[in-house]
Amino acid sequence: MYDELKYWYLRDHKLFRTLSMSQLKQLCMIIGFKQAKKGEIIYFSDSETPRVFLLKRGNIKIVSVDENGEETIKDIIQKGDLFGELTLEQDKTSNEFAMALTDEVSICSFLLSDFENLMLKHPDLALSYTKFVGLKLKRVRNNYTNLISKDAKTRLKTFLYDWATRDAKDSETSVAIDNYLTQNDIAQIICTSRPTATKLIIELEEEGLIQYNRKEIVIPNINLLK
Amino acid sequence: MYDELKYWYLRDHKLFRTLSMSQLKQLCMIIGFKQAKKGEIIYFSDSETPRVFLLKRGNIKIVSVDENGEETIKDIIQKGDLFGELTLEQDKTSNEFAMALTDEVSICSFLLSDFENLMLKHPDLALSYTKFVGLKLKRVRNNYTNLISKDAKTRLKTFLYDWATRDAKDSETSVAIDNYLTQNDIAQIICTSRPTATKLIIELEEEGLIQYNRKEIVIPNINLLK
DNA sequence: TTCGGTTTGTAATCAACATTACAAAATACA
DNA sequence: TGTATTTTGTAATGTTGATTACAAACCGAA
Repeated sequence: MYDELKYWYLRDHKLFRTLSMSQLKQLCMIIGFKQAKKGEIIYFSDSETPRVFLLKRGNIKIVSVDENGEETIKDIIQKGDLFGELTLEQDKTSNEFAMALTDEVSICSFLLSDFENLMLKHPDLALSYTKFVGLKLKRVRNNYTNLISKDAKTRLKTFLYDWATRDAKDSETSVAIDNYLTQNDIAQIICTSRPTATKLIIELEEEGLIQYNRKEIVIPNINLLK
Repeated sequence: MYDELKYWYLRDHKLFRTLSMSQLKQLCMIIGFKQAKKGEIIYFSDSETPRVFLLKRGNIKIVSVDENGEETIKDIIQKGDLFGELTLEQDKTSNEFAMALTDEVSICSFLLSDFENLMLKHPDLALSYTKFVGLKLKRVRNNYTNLISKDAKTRLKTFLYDWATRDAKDSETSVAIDNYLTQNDIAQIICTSRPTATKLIIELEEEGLIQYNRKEIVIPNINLLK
């Protein structure tokens, strides 16, 4: 793979905007690259070499497996998002993996240690990265608050709203989302059971807030969801 | 307040260990300082000058207020912990404040902008700080997972276990925690109602796992809580 | 030491949602 | 094209814990 292409993937990521061309080339040397298809498992948290990944194309889910083998979705990663050992410390206790939700998933990665060294050389990158992790923190806290104080239906609406505003091309009130999730996925994300999720989705359809099918979700007026 | 004393407060914080004496003195110039008593409100998130705080003594709680005026405890801050605008971005939407839980609370603070500049000059500080925020992220994620998959009693036990191991002086199996929380506080932390929290505390007492009163909580064998 | 506010103990009722189970529909695939 | 597998729809039952309400205990301050 040409260096040219490699650093192109980073070039248009906001996190790396502060780096100059030459600095970017330096990062390119430590980059890895990988392609995957729907259903494929991309990474395990217990890998020997801790990495940070950047999703360039497609969508993936981060699934965590507990002692009893129960799986919960921890995160949905969209194009342009980072995942992996974001906290810069390998966590031996957590057991999670990433799975491609769409075909044509492409990711690149760098070793944790290399990334750390780069940040030591470029404090502004470190600062940007901290803000990025801070944003993640804010999001998780937000989910946490929702889980405490909102019922399942509100959580579903909030989730759909967030999904629509994040995934959609433009910022119109009417949005069609490319639906790469099953109702089971959605149930896990909003922390409810699958039958409840199904019931609620049908309710939202009856209320005219969404048109749902396996391929796409049409939201006539995004503002009605919030 | 003497500079001497001021940087002493930072000197023994792990985050600032990487800084040299002269660098510490530099940070001292931007430090603020404040004392408070139990029940006092220390900071609001909507302050004009965003700050990062360091709790040197005592305990405080971070309370978030939602649209309906409902209060939820977001965090319990212990001695040596940082709080405030940890994400390095001021969040206008969140409405939260910090309240002293014990007498003799003392905190110091620095302006967000000054802290950022310092990190730009000292990349190793920036890296340490990033890891610190990462740790916060890990904790919140952990709470989230508990809330999803464990029942209220398990959450109470886990909370007591964490509290004991974090607050206790030594690492013995038998621990007496200085109880600066009401049952209402505890209820909010483990995300349940106050009556339920009371019921569960009594249950744990009957099971001999804890001895509870308003002053202290005695845990004969900490390992039985997990 | 007495009074008022706060914290804790307890019980009755109720709601949201989990669980389980199974059928129908859609999709993958051989 | 037919069959297996996954996903979705639906209903019956059960359970955790919220809510409400009130009394008892405790604590701080006058």
